[in-house]
Amino acid sequence: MLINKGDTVQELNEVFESTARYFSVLGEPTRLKILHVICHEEKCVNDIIRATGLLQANVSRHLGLMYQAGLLSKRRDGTQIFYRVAEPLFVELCRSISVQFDSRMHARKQGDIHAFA
Amino acid sequence: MLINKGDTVQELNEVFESTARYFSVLGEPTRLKILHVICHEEKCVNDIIRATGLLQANVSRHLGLMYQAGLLSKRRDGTQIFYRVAEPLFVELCRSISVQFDSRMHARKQGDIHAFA
DNA sequence: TTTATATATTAGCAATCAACAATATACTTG
DNA sequence: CAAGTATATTGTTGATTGCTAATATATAAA
Repeated sequence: MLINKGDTVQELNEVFESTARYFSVLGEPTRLKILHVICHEEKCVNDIIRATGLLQANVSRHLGLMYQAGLLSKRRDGTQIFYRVAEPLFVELCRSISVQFDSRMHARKQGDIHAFA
Repeated sequence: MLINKGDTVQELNEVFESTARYFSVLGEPTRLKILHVICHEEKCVNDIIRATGLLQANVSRHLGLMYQAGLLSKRRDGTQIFYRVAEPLFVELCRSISVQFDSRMHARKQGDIHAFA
């Protein structure tokens, strides 16, 4: 709990708000599923739709949300738009937690699930 | 996207669900505020109420939620119940993201805010 | 056992959000 | 420009959840 002298309570609250917003983005299974698909290479929306089996509107909305949050970047090529992870840190966080979950819940199983490895 | 052979789609979905649940717990400013208070030393509920200015019912509910999620552990001493962080990993994640936020948003300022440092 | 303090739980309300369906926009090709 | 494909947006609905107030439980002390 090391707070610098210049920090006001309000600034601290802003940090909590912003940090929570980032975690919230990662707090939906559907978005993790999408992240899982594009965590190593960029994909166009249609690829993601096929890989996940989600409805187009949902994929588009979740991609837009993660893009606005700064997790993803995008690039247009013709009619297709390719998304990729802009902040590897977040994939790293996913990996940390999912690995933690694996080791807790599936400690006895032979192979762990590496969703973001 | 390294998936072991034994992994089924359902197992993967369970990982997404569980991981998202963890992130969701961290995805509320109020809970981060509480975590901030107890991230270095255990505190009783009343301490947390005073430190945060939150209503007692909310503090109790958020503590219970984080406890059930496995983030916190608790210990009774008389009428008081002391909570502490059970999984330092999660505080580490909070630190990672809040530091990242600081460096992005307050890059020009002299002192950063270290909410979980 | 009665009273006081500490903590937990419940009920009601308002706000948020994901899913779905339908529609709109953007780019490409003919 | 018209038609087709890729992606985005909007409106609606149902479910979830945080907040508040009120009530309940648990422990300690008298």
